[in-house]
Amino acid sequence: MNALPLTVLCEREVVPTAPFLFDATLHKPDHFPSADNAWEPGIRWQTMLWQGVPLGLKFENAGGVDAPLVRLSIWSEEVLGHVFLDGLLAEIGCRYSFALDLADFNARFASHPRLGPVIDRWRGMRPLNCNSLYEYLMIAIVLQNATVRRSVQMMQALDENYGIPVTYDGQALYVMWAPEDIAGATEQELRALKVGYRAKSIRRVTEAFVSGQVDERTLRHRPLAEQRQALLGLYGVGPASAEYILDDVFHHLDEMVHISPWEQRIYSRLFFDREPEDPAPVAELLAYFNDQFSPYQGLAVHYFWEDLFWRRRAEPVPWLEKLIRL
DNA sequence: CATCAGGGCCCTG
DNA sequence: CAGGGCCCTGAT
Repeated sequence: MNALPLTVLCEREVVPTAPFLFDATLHKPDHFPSADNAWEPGIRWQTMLWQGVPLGLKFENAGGVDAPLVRLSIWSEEVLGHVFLDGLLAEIGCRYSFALDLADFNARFASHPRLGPVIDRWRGMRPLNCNSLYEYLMIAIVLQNATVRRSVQMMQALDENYGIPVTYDGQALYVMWAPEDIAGATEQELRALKVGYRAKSIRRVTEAFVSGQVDERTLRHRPLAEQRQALLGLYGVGPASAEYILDDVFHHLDEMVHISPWEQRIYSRLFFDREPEDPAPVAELLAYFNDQFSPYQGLAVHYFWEDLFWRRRAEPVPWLEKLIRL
């Protein structure tokens, strides 16, 4: 399929709240690689579909932790209007948590025996979700009950069949599809892409968006309990996917009520030095997180998690390799 | 070659 | 509320 060249460039500067750590925020080594983004130190490329318009984004680090500045380049097919750009920049600011104030978190835990040193290493890091709620749901579905490699394959197949291939700034990436783009796909067509029984979830979640049953903008301003209920009401979305979405999409930094078995084994080793064959009970882990890190359980765990996966990038972490199924 | 479990979830009893 | 089944794939 011919890629769509995005040739119109618009440049902006974004000033995140300090402290802001560019690379640890704009790249998450624990996320599976997908064709909608690319990264090298100081630069993240990310495609985006906003109001039906395919875009190529490039974020460049142009500042420091305490005087942050991000140069944002936006490529598109046609010139973008001011109203569109204002809305886009607001959405990007929200998704990338550029306005998140970490002062309280840092002050509370600077002296914490376990979290303090981690914050020292990653001061200014924040969680990242570049995707819409719908896109994140698709990612969550391909994650379920699959090894990383298989998740990558499924997402690649979906991108190639329903996404928009684009080129900009020397990158060849895909823009993820919108619900409408895939609404006509039959379960059989999806199964041909080897997504297995997830075909049904993809169809039913897509239908929930096309029909307007779920609306991200509305849901964003609802209370956590209602968001959770709306997510769990979607076919194919259970507690694990809901947890990720409440943390990452809806930015609940204190949300931490579910730990899946593979994460349980990793946390058990990390926090209690327990072997994978004999992990700490989930209730015990949750009690520990609540006791130690409230009201930032989700954010605190993110710091530990990223610390671990960045360490793994730098050098093998033997016990971890067995616990992450590639 | 067969068997199995995987970065869950739904459905049944 | 515990447990079987589900698509497919790589590991054993």
